[in-house]
Amino acid sequence: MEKTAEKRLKQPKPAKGSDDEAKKASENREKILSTALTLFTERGFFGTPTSLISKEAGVATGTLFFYFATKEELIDTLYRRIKSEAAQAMCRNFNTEKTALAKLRRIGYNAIEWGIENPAKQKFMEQFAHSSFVSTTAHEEGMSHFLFLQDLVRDGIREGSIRDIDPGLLFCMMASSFSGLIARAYAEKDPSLRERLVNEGLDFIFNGMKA
Amino acid sequence: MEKTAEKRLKQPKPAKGSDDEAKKASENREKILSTALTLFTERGFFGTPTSLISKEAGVATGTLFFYFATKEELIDTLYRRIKSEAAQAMCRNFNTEKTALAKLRRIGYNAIEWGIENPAKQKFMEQFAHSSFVSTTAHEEGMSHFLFLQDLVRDGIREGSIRDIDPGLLFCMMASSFSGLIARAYAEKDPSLRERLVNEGLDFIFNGMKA
Amino acid sequence: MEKTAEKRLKQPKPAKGSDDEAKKASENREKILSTALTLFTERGFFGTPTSLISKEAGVATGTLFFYFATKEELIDTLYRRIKSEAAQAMCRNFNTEKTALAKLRRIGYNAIEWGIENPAKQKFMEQFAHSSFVSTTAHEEGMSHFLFLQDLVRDGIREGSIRDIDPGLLFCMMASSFSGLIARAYAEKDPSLRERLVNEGLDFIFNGMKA
Amino acid sequence: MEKTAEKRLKQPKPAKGSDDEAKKASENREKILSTALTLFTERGFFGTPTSLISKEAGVATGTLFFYFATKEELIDTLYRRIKSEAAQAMCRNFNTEKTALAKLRRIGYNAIEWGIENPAKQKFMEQFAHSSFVSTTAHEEGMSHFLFLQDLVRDGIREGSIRDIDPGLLFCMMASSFSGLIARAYAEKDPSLRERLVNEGLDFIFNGMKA
DNA sequence: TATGAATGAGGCTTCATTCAT
DNA sequence: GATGAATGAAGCCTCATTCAT
Repeated sequence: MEKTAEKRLKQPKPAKGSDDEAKKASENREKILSTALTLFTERGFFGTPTSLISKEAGVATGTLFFYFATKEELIDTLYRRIKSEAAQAMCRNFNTEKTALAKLRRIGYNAIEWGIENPAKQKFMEQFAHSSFVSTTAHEEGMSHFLFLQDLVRDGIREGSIRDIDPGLLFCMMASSFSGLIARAYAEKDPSLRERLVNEGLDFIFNGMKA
Repeated sequence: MEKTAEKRLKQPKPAKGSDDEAKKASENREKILSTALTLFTERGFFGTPTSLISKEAGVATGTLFFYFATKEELIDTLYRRIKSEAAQAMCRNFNTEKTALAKLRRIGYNAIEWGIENPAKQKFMEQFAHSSFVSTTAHEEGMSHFLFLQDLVRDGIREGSIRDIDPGLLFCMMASSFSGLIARAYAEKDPSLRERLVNEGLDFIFNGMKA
Repeated sequence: MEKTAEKRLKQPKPAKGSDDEAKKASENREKILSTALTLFTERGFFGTPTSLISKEAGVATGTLFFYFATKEELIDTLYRRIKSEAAQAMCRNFNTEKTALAKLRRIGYNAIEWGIENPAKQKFMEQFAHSSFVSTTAHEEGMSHFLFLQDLVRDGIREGSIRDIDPGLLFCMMASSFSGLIARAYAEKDPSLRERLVNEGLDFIFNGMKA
Repeated sequence: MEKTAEKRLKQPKPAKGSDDEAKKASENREKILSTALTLFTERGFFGTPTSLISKEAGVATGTLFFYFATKEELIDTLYRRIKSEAAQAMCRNFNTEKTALAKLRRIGYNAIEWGIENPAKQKFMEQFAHSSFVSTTAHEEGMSHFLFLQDLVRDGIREGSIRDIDPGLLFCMMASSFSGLIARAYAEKDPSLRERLVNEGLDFIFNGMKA
């Protein structure tokens, strides 16, 4: 009985009874998470007092700690979630493409699109990519979603569609180029110009990659 | 007053007394700056108490505040210095090159070399590139050293040596690619392999840029 | 309201519904009290959050406050109960003895036996004997069970069986000696050695008391 | 140089320069210690916020933590000091006595006198004798001052001046009797009556101990 | 110039208690 | 009766900064 009571504590409630209950139960939790996302990206981890998060989220200070035992646990949860969401968005039907190069380009396109549409999450990911506030396990979990990309690069090299250079380097530069591209494209508010920038950027990157 | 303190930096003190005094006086200031560089990159701005900086630098807490009115002024000074040093290193005889593309490649090579040889400074620059701890004026001053690069890109396009795409985009992606390249190359400790990585990376970038 | 809750304790609920209900209703109350006893002795009053008590007792946080309006009321109830139980145990057929000295010795023996057999309660009594967490009225109520001892000491002096010294002093020293004796005897796990210790201790005390 | 600076930090200052400096430097430290002593005995450890200690001591909150890294370190320091002071007071020329019994009685007398004259310290010692707020090492250090008493008891038994019972028990009961005696004697404000109580109490205890 | 004791606002977290279900 | 999410005051501790020496 104790165990049961304990487990219930921190789970998003398994929808016992009506959906309304479950939804309402985690409403505060979600408010806290989304507020934290905004504030962390705007002001950094140490620059954002938990008191500010709870105030902006419209809950009491204690409520934040009811859902997240520590500030670290809050940012960790956020990190895992966003990494996972990004990975999922990135993979949207990339497997319909034939070559590894085409697959990568599709993935890149997806990533950029998602980054532009979710600027706060994008900034969050960049900001905390190597941060020590995020636990090692969360970093590893986040990383795991992206490991297949390295394989894809290797496949491309084997296929001959991708230039034969150090796959780690390629991956590293591709990733950082995407960051730069997203930053620049996001600054451009006109949709068609932005679309053009994205394509130019992808050309730039994949020109460099072609065998 | 801030300005005064700062100016002292590069003027080895007019005369007044002996040179020894001046040298000795600046010694503590330099110890503080170099300690702060290490600690800020390792632990971030808020993660580094001024008391830790002064302890590690081997001076009293009051001494730090004698040289730098606030913690912000300390990081600002560091930022200006490092940006300026990086810019200078980057430009090492780039003008001997003929085309804009070649100049850029030379600059890129210099930048990467400096980044690998000064990892703390490199990390510091990346970490605080968009940070709000650094004053706007310091950011602008830092930026100013690099504006000529945009012009160089434009020149290259005009010349026909560089692909005709949005110069801002090109600049952005080039810069971020360099970051990725430095990160990867720094991880490689063998000098000749590292050299090869750097060249492969530059090829990657400049293949994408070529007209 | 406090009083009402308290009275419920010893009155197994008049009628109203079945006995089962009453029994079940009190079950949680008892679980809370016994859990609190253990935790308070192990960790002190402030060291024991009510949330821990309710968790270990296997009830919800709200349930504790249904039975005890405040944390103070909980410890107060515990205190009254234990004091009363101790007093009762102490008095087990002491009146069969003839002299005041013999009565006191019997009482002492009972007290020590009870203390050894109920270590948590014994510790609780010592810990909160002068504590401000327990209300003054509870302290007075607790004290009242033991006042007759002072009279017994006085009787003994009058009878000539007890040495003529300040009764308050005698009482005080007797009580504290018992504490010391219980502590030492409890540490001895072998029953017969323990019995010997108890008797040696009683001899020590009553040698000093004899006229 | 760093090391030097570090060591200086928490030491009571080795009287470098004039005595005035040293005295003044630790004035706040002493105020904090004596205030904490009073408050801890009156309200317990958890019942005494550090903010109250600093307020009553007339210093800022930060000052307390400048001298004592944690609340635990504060109580630990207090504990060590008081235990050591008590031990010293207790031993005042006890060696002029001949038999172990006489030595113990002299020690007892000293202890009681000190306890009456330093009621706060006496209460503190009793209250935190087995407390978990005080570190194990401090407990051990405190205990070490009193170990010779057990030997003295054993000597007395060997000599034949002390009754042959479990030395641990004797020690335990003696110690707790002293507590009771001090408590009772302290309540008596008239000096000559108090003196009489003390002697009666000692008679009580040492009557019980005599062979 | 250099020191380091002193300050106090502010940060993270705990916990007794309430209340709608 | 029972639940557990929600509250917010209060606790411990940190740290940028000041100032007398």
